[in-house]
Amino acid sequence: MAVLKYSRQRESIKNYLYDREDHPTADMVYSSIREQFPNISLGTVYRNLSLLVELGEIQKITTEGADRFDARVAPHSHFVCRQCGSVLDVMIPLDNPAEEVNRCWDQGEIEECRMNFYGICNHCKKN
Amino acid sequence: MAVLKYSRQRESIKNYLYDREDHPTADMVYSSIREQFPNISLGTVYRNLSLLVELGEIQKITTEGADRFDARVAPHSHFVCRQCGSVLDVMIPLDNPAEEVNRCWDQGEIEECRMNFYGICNHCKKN
DNA sequence: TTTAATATTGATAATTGTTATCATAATCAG
DNA sequence: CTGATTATGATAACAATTATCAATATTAAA
Repeated sequence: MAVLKYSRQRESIKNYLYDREDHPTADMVYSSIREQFPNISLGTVYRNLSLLVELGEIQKITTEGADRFDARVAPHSHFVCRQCGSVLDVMIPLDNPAEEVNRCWDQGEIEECRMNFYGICNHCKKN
Repeated sequence: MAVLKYSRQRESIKNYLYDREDHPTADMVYSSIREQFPNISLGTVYRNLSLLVELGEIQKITTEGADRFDARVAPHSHFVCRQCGSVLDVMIPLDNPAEEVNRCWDQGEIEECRMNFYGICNHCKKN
């Protein structure tokens, strides 16, 4: 896979993610893309998602259950609902403790800090 | 499963975790406990680990790959090596932004913040 | 100490999420 | 166009985890 070639499927997956505020799983992407490409394979979706992650065009969010994908690459945090598992963006600017911790931490080199907030989302709190 | 009954296997799993500084996966727990209980089943390990998590006696750490288990329940952060996947405790006290974010955040109620630091551990940096 | 109720186990099957394989189709430089 | 190579769809394989269930262990009460 030396040279990257265009593919309509990959383009569609990318566009789908860019239009989304939520953080769909591979399976959710698959279901939606299938409306446009009825024959697309789930493997193709997984393949392109990890390719896009490698290219830095999207990011993968690992939580309980299936991985989720986020086209917003700029650093931000996530809120995970403990009830329904939905993941929401936390766009509030928070200072990144990575550099600070790097000063007192001697067991490795920290490159990035990821914060996850856990709780109950408004929708679940109602029920 | 209304009333909890004692089990030697569960006790052993718990003790094993309490003695550990690292954060073994279910499979690593299984391999070790098998020295004491050669007939223990992997299902029993999984069952007891999730039970202990429910009881709040241990915590589950979800990262890439298999989940890991940590007997240290007091709040602290983790460092994840992007090369070898090992997980280390970051015991440096950091202020928890959960309450602060709760004030400006209106899409749910935040109960907890978990910070993960990603980078390369000393062992991998050498190679 | 026995008994009866029920929680736990070990063995194993089933599920879920993801990756690998491979023949065919699409892309694209020359 | 054509040839070289990448991407696809179909499907098998895989890894992590959960579910099922008959047999066993635990425990409260007789």
